[in-house]
Amino acid sequence: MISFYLRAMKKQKLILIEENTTGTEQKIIAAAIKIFQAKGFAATRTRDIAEEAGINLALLNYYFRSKQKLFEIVLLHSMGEFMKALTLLMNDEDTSIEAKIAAIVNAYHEMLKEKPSFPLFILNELGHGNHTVLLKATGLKKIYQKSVFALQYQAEVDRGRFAPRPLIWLVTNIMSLTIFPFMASPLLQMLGDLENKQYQLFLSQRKESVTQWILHTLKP
Amino acid sequence: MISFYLRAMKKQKLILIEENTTGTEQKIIAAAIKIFQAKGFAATRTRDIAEEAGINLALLNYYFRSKQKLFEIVLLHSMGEFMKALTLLMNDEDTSIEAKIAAIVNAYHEMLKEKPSFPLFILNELGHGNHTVLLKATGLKKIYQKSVFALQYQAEVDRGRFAPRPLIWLVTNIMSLTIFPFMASPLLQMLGDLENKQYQLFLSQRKESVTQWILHTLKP
DNA sequence: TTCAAAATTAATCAACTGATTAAAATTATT
DNA sequence: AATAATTTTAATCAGTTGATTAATTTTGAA
Repeated sequence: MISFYLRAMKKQKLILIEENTTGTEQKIIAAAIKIFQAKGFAATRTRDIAEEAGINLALLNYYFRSKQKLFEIVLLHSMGEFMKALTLLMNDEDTSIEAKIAAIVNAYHEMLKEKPSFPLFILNELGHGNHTVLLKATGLKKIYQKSVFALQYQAEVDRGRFAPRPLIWLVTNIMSLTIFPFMASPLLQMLGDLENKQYQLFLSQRKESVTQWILHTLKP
Repeated sequence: MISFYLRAMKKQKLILIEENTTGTEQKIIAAAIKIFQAKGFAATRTRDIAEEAGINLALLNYYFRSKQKLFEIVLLHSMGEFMKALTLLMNDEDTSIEAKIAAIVNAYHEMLKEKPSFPLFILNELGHGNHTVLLKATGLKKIYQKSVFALQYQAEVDRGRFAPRPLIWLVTNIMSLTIFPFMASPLLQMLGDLENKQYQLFLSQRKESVTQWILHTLKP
């Protein structure tokens, strides 16, 4: 099988992996996701990834040519997985926008319980390196602007049930109220004098209220 | 003048700088704040700090012994400055809790306009390295738990005007709604198709609503 | 002024790290 | 089986980076 690097060169652009990859490539990617997300780009050593994947360091460069290239694949992969669930929810034709908001809050909560360090990883790398290009590549913007969710929102605004504000107001509040408490858990745990278990419980209980609070921000 | 490093050794613990430091020390600290906050600990090179401060690299180690030590001083210093304003606001005897919330939202907003990368810097380093110890050293917990703000909150809860929930619920919402939009600006700007200027305007307009939304979350 | 302490610099070290190379092992193709 | 292609490894390189050293300049006290 032709190596990932060569395949990528042929097609002249990076491609999503998933299928068509050897076990070794996947092992490296899995290890890279784990370590990059935990430590960030700068603090990650390729040797750590190699060790985590149980392979020789040179193999990493053989498949991915450089740390940077591997990182970009990890970033794209992470973003893709992250958006898959959201895209589905936002384009459900059969649910009201209120139900969608509740579903999105819930989906974020479940995802963040599994990968609490994910948003910090994304925002950090987005702020430092200029990976913004990559974000555009994921088509995130169109997915959200052309979604059923966006159309339903505009319909409610036109009907006067929601305050006449751009969709970004709502998106900002959803993300703020759901994502931040996970990102700031070290700080908030200390302030609230809560152990991990207790903090998880707090977040769970809070989740029930969050959707209501968000809906309230929509009132005219 | 005896060097900072020696002074620190004598007192057996890190001390706040501000006064009693030479111009060189302050130049180094100022440069360190700038670069550490922009790039994070791992991605920062001591040479960058030295250049930014306009001094020889060896001077950095002469005054602060190591990159790690310098970083801890920067972290403490940053947190201290960050809390000073908040502490004052939270302990004002003459204002209602509603007014305090509005003032805090406003203070965060002004601070984050100046230093948008600050929260990402703090949360990132808090998540990675185990600087949590440092946070405790700042006395952040006590400042917030024993504040007039906390007492007023409890009084309103006792009176039944606020829902009977721990203070951390309120603090989480204040921070989420005010801080996150600054942290996630690259992402949100792209989603909302907003230039820097437009995004700043959005945040300003939004600020007016945030306090109201927070107050609503308090209702029983 | 004198001289010891403190501040500053140039040069350099040693460890780390991303990447490469050349050889060996494995797999696939004929 | 033969051999060409692919995968994997050990060894190593070259650049970076935090830190140190030894010498020089500046400062401050007597």
